[in-house]
Amino acid sequence: METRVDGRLVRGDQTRRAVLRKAVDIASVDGLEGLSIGRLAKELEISKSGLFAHFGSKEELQLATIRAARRIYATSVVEPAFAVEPGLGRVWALSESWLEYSKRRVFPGGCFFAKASHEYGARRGPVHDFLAEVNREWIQLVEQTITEAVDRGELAADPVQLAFELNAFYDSANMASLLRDGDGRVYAQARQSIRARLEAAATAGTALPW
Amino acid sequence: METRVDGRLVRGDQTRRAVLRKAVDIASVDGLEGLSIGRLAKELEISKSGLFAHFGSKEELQLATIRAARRIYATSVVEPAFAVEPGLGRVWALSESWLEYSKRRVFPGGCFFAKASHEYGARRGPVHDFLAEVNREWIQLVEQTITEAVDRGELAADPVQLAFELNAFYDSANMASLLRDGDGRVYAQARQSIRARLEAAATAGTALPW
DNA sequence: GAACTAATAATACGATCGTTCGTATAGTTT
DNA sequence: AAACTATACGAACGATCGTATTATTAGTTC
Repeated sequence: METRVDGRLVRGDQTRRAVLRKAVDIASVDGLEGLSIGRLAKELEISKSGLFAHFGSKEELQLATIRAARRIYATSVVEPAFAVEPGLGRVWALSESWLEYSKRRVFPGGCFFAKASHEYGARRGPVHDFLAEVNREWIQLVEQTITEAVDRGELAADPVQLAFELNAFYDSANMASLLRDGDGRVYAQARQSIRARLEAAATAGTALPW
Repeated sequence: METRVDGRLVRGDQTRRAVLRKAVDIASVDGLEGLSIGRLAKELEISKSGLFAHFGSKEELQLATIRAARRIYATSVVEPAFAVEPGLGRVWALSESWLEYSKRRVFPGGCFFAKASHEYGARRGPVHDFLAEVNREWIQLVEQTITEAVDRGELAADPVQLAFELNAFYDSANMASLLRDGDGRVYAQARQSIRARLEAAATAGTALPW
């Protein structure tokens, strides 16, 4: 089966990809508002109008940037954890991959979503709504991961409550690291809080994954 | 002793105060970058150049805005807690006043410092540095408050670690509430996490303040 | 009341913002 | 080769940005 590819569409896709790769980096540092079309075009050495044509509006560019960031987030945070068996081990793996995702600066400005969510948290419109949806998605994933550990009898805790707490540790480590100019010690601190919390919730006889 | 007041300086101070009161509100929603001089002047119905003359540069306006926000933060978060005796009671009071500060939207965009710190976390310059300093100040205050409870034998915990965790709960509740359009339930959730954490760290026989 | 000072205003500058329009180029289809 | 389509470009739009210069007004001091 021969797959015909339209060279024009391929070229467009490549441009689009290059734009979004740069866009998530800029936005993670300067925000989705600071992400200006002119600057983006200049850094990529393409025309402002050509870039604009790909999205039609700044808001669409912002939404596309969030989608691109979500893909990167999925591969660098979720996927590594899901390679581990469900249960406490996966809860721990998820925590580890999150901290590594922030510490390694997958986005140069730290967690893209922490940044964007704060930027648009108090505003209305499609960007806020989309970020809220992504956040719901993420929290639900953490809760689900915890629930699996509870169902296996490895953890005794309210998944909603525990998910809130773990997520709080993630975000707080991220922000503290940014404010302290990339100080890595806060990640060790967060890791210890997470471990202590999970250890307290682990049922007797459960093998601890660290 | 007669105190001579210069009516011109009084007028200037009043303007300055009015500007900063509006500035913190705008910045808490649209950020310190979104806080534009033209918009600020328009909303206050004064001239752009007259407003500008008060600060000399946008960066100075931003720094002044942060200082103004810190004063508001001190009176609405720190002072109520410091009315309570040092010890576990004060730790709890601090947590309560923080959650109320966020929930009541003392700043319309939620916690001013969570917002600004994320905005400038990954940038360099005086604004970042000042926000980092304010954050250090705050964390140290939480640690000190916890240390007092430990010294009184009411709490058994590492103050640095526990301060990190409580602060994480504060910020996380704030952000979740913003993303969920002011949903107040997240504060009850945070309160429960805080109470559970403090209860676990409280020494036997200590009267619990809730 | 004249001289002086501090706060406010009017106007304009160059830069950049998001967006629109007309056109040129690259690639496909007939 | 002609007709068509998708992508990219150049130039310009009106609006707004931060900032500088110059003038006006309100209040003090002599």
